[in-house]
Amino acid sequence: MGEVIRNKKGQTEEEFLREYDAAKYPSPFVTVDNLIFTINNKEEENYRKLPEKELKVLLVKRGDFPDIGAWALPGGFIEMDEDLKDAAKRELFEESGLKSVYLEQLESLGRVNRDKRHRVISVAYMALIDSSTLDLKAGDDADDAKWFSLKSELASTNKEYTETGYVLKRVYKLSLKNTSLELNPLVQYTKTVEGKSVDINYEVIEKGGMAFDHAEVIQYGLERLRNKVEYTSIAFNLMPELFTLTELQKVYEILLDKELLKASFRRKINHLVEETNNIKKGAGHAPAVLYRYNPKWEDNI
Amino acid sequence: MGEVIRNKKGQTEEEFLREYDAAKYPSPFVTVDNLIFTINNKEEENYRKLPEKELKVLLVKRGDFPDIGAWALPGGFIEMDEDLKDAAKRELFEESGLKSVYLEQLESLGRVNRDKRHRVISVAYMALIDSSTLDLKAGDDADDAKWFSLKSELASTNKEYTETGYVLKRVYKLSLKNTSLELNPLVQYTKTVEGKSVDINYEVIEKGGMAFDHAEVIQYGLERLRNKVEYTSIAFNLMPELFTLTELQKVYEILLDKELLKASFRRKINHLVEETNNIKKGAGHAPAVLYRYNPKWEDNI
DNA sequence: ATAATAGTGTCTTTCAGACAGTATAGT
DNA sequence: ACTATACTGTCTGAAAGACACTATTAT
Repeated sequence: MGEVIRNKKGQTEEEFLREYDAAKYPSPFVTVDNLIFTINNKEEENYRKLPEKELKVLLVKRGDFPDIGAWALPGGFIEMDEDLKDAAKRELFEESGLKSVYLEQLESLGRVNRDKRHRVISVAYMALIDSSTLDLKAGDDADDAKWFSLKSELASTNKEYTETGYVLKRVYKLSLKNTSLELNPLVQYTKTVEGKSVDINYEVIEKGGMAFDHAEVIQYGLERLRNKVEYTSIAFNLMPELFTLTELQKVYEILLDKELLKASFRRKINHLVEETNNIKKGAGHAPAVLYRYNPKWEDNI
Repeated sequence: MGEVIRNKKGQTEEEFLREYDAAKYPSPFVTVDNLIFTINNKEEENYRKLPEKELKVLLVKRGDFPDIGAWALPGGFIEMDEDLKDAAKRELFEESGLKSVYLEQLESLGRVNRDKRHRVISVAYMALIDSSTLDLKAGDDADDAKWFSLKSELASTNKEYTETGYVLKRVYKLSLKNTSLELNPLVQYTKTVEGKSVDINYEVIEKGGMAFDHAEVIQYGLERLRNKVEYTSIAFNLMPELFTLTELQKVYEILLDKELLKASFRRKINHLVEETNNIKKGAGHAPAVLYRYNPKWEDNI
């Protein structure tokens, strides 16, 4: 088929591309930002008690304008010759030194004035890492990158009925704590139902020491993580290679923010794990069998 | 607090922004693309039988390079002064004439060479519309925008175990049919599990008449829609104001791609709907009560 | 009368919730 | 011995699956 395809201007593809001048059009910057979660143990004074766990997020302190001094999700501009996901991986590696972790795209943020420098579209990724693979203290020493414990609580709810639907607003107060400081951004979730139209929107209404609209990403990611815990095996990405079932349960409890019954929890996750020959001893009480994640359960074909 | 904050170069924010030259940095283009779903009735010859339903997607024929002549999701470049979601709404309105529909961000695509002209990041949105609000034939007349019925079937599956995990590949064959043509792209889903790392990837391995990587968006969006049908009330966005429970069930069946039992379906969705005084008659069999969506059930505070 | 759907009743099965009870270490 | 956890057994209740049955209409 020696026939050459031409467009309406009579150009071949080669001619078209040669004449295409990308510089003519203004374009936004694109960044990737990583929401990095991990779960680690709090210190425990009572030798018998199991340590409590807490959810942590990695933040970096901005060293320049805009939002100088505020805390942001680690991230940066994408390179022109690197895939979007590779950019997220690169940034993740630069911050945490880790290469093979769970990484999932969350959402893209694109409000016009979210960055004072220029129009910036930010693609947010969520990473889950097992705290046993990294030294949390390392982040603590550095001046600019720290792990913060994360809690989100509902601060207010308001629902107003309109003629054809309603407007629901929820305000979440985030609490990000470090040894020396606490950030308390407020994020508002708005759901507008008007007849057949449903609009869902997250918006930072008080930055509380956080940069840009990153508090919104944290709240959104936290909700996504919570949802996925219930119907996927995502939580295992936060676990070490070997773990006891009680440790696993505590991780679920932190994520779901509620207590679970031991017997039914074990029944439910039974098919996701496999017993090992190892046993965890020396805790001042009965020893526990160590399990590992069983990837064979899923994707059966 | 008359104190002025300065960065390491001694600049104030004002000075910093004045000196910031966005033109110095190369940057990608950003587009939005809409995956627009609707469900409509097929013609039925037997006056007694209920019409079958089918899932449809709106595609436009590309009139210029690259991929001239191929079918693409409707979309376009974002304006520099419009929010990302507003861009999606604008494009949606330009194509369908509809303003208030369900619109949800799906994912952002950012492979380096996905567009021959320039580096392009595309933010995909999924829109759900009720086919009774639009004239499907209108799209049929126009040369460049048409509704295609959509089916996706698993064409092959392959799972290979490695030392520390496995690689799972599934190939989906999409079937997009119009009165006069059929597109059959192949999309490959790859899940790579290596120890603690899980990587999920969608990739178009045969474009089959579709432009860019848009077949990937269709497969991804379809899976998202299917998932959400099971645990949200998203399906009502595809329904008209009034509907019978059997019609609703057929929509669920199309989306979930399996038959449901009438009695248990009705029990399950009972709290999502409210009965009206209207009745659907004239169908050659017993009349049916018309229901409407009951938004009050959810978000109870 | 008939074909096709509308709508309900109920038995079975499955699974989560609840809670008690036994076992086992380290100090 | 005591405390805190490990782990299992079993009752209960809620909800999904399965299926049968009656009612209703336009032709």
